[in-house]
Amino acid sequence: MKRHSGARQPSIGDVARHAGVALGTVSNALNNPDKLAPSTLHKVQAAMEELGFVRNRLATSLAAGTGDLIGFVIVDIGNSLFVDIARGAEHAAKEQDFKLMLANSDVDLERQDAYLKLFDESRVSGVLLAPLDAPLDGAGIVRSHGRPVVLVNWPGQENESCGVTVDEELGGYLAAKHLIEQGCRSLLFAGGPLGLTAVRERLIGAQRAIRESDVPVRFELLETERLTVPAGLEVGRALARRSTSERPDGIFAAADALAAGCAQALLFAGISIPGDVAIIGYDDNHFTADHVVPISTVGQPGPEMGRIALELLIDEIRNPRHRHKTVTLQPALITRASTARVQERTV
Amino acid sequence: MKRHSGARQPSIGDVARHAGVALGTVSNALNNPDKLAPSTLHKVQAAMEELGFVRNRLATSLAAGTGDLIGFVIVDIGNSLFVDIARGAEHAAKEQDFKLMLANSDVDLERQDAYLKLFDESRVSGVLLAPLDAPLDGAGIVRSHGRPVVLVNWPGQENESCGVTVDEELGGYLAAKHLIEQGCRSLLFAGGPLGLTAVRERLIGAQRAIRESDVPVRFELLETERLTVPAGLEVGRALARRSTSERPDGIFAAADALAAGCAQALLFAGISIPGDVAIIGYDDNHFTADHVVPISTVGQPGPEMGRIALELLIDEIRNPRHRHKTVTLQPALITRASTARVQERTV
DNA sequence: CTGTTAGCGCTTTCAT
DNA sequence: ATGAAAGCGCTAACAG
Repeated sequence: MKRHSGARQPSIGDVARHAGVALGTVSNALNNPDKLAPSTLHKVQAAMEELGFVRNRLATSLAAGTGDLIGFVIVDIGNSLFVDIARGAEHAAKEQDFKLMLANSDVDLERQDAYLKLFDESRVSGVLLAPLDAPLDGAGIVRSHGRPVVLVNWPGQENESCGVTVDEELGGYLAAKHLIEQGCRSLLFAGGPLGLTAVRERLIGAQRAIRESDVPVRFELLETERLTVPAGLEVGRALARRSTSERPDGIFAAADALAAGCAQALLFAGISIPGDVAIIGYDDNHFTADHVVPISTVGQPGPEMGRIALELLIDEIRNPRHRHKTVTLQPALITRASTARVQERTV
Repeated sequence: MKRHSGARQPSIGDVARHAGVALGTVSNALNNPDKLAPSTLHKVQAAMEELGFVRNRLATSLAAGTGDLIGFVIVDIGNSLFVDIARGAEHAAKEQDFKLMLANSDVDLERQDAYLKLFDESRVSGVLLAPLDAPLDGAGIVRSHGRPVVLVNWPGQENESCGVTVDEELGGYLAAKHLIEQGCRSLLFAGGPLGLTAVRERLIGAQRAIRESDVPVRFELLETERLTVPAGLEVGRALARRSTSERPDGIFAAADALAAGCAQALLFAGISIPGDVAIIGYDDNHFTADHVVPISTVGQPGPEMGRIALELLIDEIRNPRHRHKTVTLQPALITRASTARVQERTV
C-alpha cells in the first residue's frame, strides 16, 4: 500500500498495466469476478492492493447509468423515532446491497428541498423522505421527478409515490381507551399545535374511544404551542393549580416530551401519579421508560417502518411493474407505572 | 416542467439545443453565470426549467476532478452529542458551500470502515469521522489515504489528520470538584468499562480533584459494564442496600444515562437527592434537565466541535500549506438540583 | 459569445 | 482472456 501523496489516484488502467492484463479484465474483476480465471483474478487483486486502488464511483455510475446509492432525507435526526427508522432502513439496504446516505433537514423545508435536489443531482437510485408536516407538492417532490421516492411517516401521494405510515388515529384511540379502562372518567388531551396532522389524528382517535366507552367520560382539550418538555411543564403547573374536582384523572399527552414535563410538574406539586392522575404519552421516546415514574406511551414500529419503506423503494427501482401503495402499520400500547391504577370501574 | 417518464434525463446538450446556444454556454451558465449576457443566461435558465434539467454531479465531479461533498461518518446517531456535532458541522458546511452527507456506523467498526470506503470511492472532498473507541489504524484510515480526514471527539493522528476533542480529564475534575465544593466528603465514581478512553480520563480528572482538595475526601471506584440506564439502576440499588455510613454522599456517574438510572433507584428507595446524596452525570443529554430532580452534568460543546472540525477539514482541502493540529475544547459544568446541597464545609 | 474538442474513469460491446 | 473503441455528461481550453 504505497502513498501517492498529491498524485492522481490509480485508475483501472494503471491496475491493468501493473498486473499485465487488459483494461477490460480489470473491469471484469470488479463486476464479474466469476468470469475470470482464479489466477488472473488474484493477479488483478494483488495489483489493486499494491497500488492502493480505490474504485471511482462517479465514473462507475456515470458509465453504467445506475448505481446502488439511496438517500434518506430526515426531518429531525434528534428524534428517536427517525433514528429508529434510519436503522431499519439501513439494515434492509445492506441486505439488498444498497448503500444508505443520510441528510438532516432539521425541520427546515428549504434544507429538505436542498437535500432532495442534492440526491437528485447525485443520481441516487432512490430516495427515502421523512417529510415535514408541510406541503411537499413544492419543489421537493417535483425535483425528484423520474426518481423513485418513498415517504416515511407520511402517506404516499396518489400515483406518485409509496408511503409508510402509522395509524395515528388508532394510537390515540388505544391511549384514551387504556386510560378509561384504568378507571379514568375525566380525560384531558394535551397537545398541539393542532395544525400538525399527527396531533389531530391522535385527538380524533381519543375522542372515538370516549364515544365508544360504555361509561360516561368527561373530555377536555388543551392545545399547546409545542410538543416539548417546557410546554408540558406549563400544562402540569396549570393543572396543579386547579381544585381536585376540576382536575382530570387521566391525561393523554400527544408526545412523550409533553407527558414528561407534565408529570414532572404534577409530581413536584405533590400530586401523585398514577394515584391522583394517570398519564400517558406518545412516541416511546427512550427517556419515558427511564422516568422516576415510568411513563406509559404509544410506540411506533420505527425499525419496521424503515425496513418496509426501503423494500417499497427497491421494488420501485427494480420492478418495472411496480405499483404505488401506502403501508399503514399499527402502533402499540406500552403500559408502564404512570397508568397503573386500581380499577375503579363502577359495577 | 414536463414529465420524461422512462426517458433519459436531459443533458446540458439538450438544454443548449433547446435554448439555441452552444453547449459551452450552458456549462458557463452553470459555473460562471456572470460571464454571460443576462439575456442569454435567462434564455438558458428558461430552457433548463422547461426541460426539467437536473445537473449530473457524477459527470460534473468526474470532469472537474473536484467536488463539494463532505462525508460524515457518525458512531452513534442516537447519541445527542453526535447529533449536536452534526448540526454544527452542517452549519459550517453550508457557509462554505459544501454539502454534508451523513452515515451511521452504529457502533460497528465494520460498518464504519464500509462507509469510509464508500465516501472514498465517491471522491468526496473530505471526511469527518466520529470514531469508535477502537483502533483506527486499520482499514479505516488507510482507505482514506490521500483524502483529508478530520477526527471528531478524538485526537488527531500524528502527521496524519486533525482532530477535535474535549478535555475529558478537565470534565472529570470539574464534576468531582463541584461535588466536593457542595460538601461531599465521600465520593463514588461510577462508570465503565474502563477500557473506554473517555471514562478513564474522566476518572483521572476526578482523582486529581480529590488530591487537590484541602479537605480529606474518601474515594471509591465502581466499574460498570456499560454506560446505560439499566447499569445505573443496578448501581443505585446496590448503594441503596448499604448502610448510611457506608454510602457515599456524592456520586459522579461517567454518563448521564448512568446517572439517571442511579438517581431513579435511589429515589425509589427513599433516599433523597441531593439531601442524602448528590449526583452528577456527564454529557448533558437532553433528558437530564427533564428529570424530576434535574441532574447536574458536564456539557460538551457539540455544535462548536462540529463547526471547528469542518473548518479544519476545509482548510486541509483548500490550503496547500495546511498543518495538522488537534483542537481541544473545554467542557462546561452544568449545575442543577441534583447537586444543590447546603454547604457543609467545615470551618 | 460560438463551435469544437480532449479528457475525467469507467462500462460495454466486438472481434480476435 | 485480449485489445480497441464508443459513450456516459460534464469541464476546460481553444480558435474564431
